[in-house]
Amino acid sequence: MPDIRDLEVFYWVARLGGFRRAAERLHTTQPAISLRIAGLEERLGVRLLERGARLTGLTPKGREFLDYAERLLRLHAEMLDAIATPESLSGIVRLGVAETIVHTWLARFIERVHATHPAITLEIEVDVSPHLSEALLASRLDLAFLLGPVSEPHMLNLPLCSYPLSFVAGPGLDLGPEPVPLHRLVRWPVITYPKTTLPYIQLRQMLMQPALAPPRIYSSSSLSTIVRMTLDGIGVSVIPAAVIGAELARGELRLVRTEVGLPDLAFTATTPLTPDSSPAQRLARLACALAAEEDDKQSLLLSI
Amino acid sequence: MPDIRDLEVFYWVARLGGFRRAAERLHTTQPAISLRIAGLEERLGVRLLERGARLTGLTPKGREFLDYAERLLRLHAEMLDAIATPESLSGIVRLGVAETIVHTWLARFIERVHATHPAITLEIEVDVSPHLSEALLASRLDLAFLLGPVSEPHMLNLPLCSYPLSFVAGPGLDLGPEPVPLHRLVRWPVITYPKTTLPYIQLRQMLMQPALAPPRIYSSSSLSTIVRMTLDGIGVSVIPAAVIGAELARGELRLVRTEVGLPDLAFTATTPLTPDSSPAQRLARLACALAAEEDDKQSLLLSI
DNA sequence: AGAGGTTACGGGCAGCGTAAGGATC
DNA sequence: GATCCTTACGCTGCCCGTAACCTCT
Repeated sequence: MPDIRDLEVFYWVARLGGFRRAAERLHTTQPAISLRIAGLEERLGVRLLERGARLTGLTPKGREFLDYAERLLRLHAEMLDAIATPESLSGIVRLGVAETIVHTWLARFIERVHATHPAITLEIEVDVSPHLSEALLASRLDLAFLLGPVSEPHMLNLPLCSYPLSFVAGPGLDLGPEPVPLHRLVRWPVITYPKTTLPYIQLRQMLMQPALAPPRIYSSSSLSTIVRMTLDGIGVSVIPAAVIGAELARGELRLVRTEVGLPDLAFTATTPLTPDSSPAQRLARLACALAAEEDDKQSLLLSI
Repeated sequence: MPDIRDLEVFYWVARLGGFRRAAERLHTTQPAISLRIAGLEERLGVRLLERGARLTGLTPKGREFLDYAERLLRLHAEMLDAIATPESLSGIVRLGVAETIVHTWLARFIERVHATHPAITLEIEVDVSPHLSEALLASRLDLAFLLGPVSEPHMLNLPLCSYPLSFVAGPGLDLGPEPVPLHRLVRWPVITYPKTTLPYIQLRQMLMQPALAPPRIYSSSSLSTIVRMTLDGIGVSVIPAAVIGAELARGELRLVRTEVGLPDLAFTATTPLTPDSSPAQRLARLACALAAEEDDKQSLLLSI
């Protein structure tokens, strides 16, 4: 009598094409997967996986079974979502977070998760969005808050929040009268996110104009470091104002009006669209709600 | 993480309205059911069953859950049916059989079941059709071969086989020239199935005519006994010729042509239409196939 | 040699059956 | 008191993780 767990295991083995990867995805060991598949095949009296020293594919019955497994898992997940109480949702969610979010509302998110889903364990990994995207695709993450949608067939992208990028200067920096024109701006190094990220690329595109002096763009994967460098007067940084609320309030940093604008940083909560009941979907929705609240809070503060 | 077994247990508790009955249906004990339901409710964090010392009904969530459970079980059963090899089908099937079938092809059916589904255990109960029907409705049987369809919402009735009823006489009985008219026939006791059965009722209706002498109808729930009584010249019996092949061949009994006819005995394989994967459905289909074969065999013999 | 899957073994835990304990009619 | 469900307890058996082994590239 194959149970839900068998279906889950089989699904991930089939989808990821290997016992090892499936084991990783399901937070277990490879022998456990091996035994489960063996047991499943024995109980059904049917070979589901084509193998020859390596796993090569599914048998015809295996493909048919995969279809059923997917439908069953989907229905099962739907059921849990409809019936189960939030507190009873359990599991480990591997969450990847872009650093910007860490400096805005991640703490409140974690708190909220613990409050409403005490049985869920978060494994948080902070990294730059391209790495997060990669990790999502490789199934090493269940959920990520990162820049822009990950445009892949079975990825669910929920819009999360959007922060305008600002030019920020420390107290010792004299940029002259505002708005600061581009040619004056590039006299200073510009400090921002790492080379592989969207802001860096967009910024570089904007500054790489023949008429201008070649820009010096410094980057760090650590937002805190960018802030530190800005405070030390090393240059002008390009980051969302949202992450330096405290420094702005204390007057240690200031926003610099310029003649140019950069697109906003749009974050999404992105999670693989799986047929099994990953709590990730729930958390994604929760994050959306929370981000919306935060947004309201900001608007309120600004409107006062 | 509720598994298939939980759904099965919950389904039967809900449907039969009690832990005790569900335990019986699922071949287990009542505490096992109790614990399983408790665990399920705890994991979901939701009360599913309304109880107050006695089980009174389902909560709203329970009703919703029942709907999901039914859909999941149905899909699961469909999957097993599509994927699993016949040999891997296992379980205990409580089979009720009308005696007529015992005397025709039951032995071959049992043999066939053991050959194609060695993991299935049969629990066979021979009784008259009305009792079998009752037992089916009370979920004390998983499958029955009996007279006529059981017309109930979730009963699956598959036509099985049909035997003409014959008047049968022993060697010592002189009925005069054939075809024997009714008024001559009723001089002898007529021996047939018990009072609650269809043949008895139909026979009685036919013989209870004002113009005729009041009929003497003897009955026995044991076909063998009816045959014995017929051999002993106690009277004319009304049974299917199919069950006395041997006696006819040896000339110990003979069919009596009469001026009247009785409807055929039509048997069905009847099984409750459950969403879970009872092997009963499979066996019902198997029985159908076998009965058809037997029918062919008979036709062949007669045509020679 | 390294990656991927299978087999072997020991420990933990879930689920079952037996048996005793309420609660309600 | 009868019926039905719950709780307690000891046991079995399954499943997992560690580790060693096999087999191809």
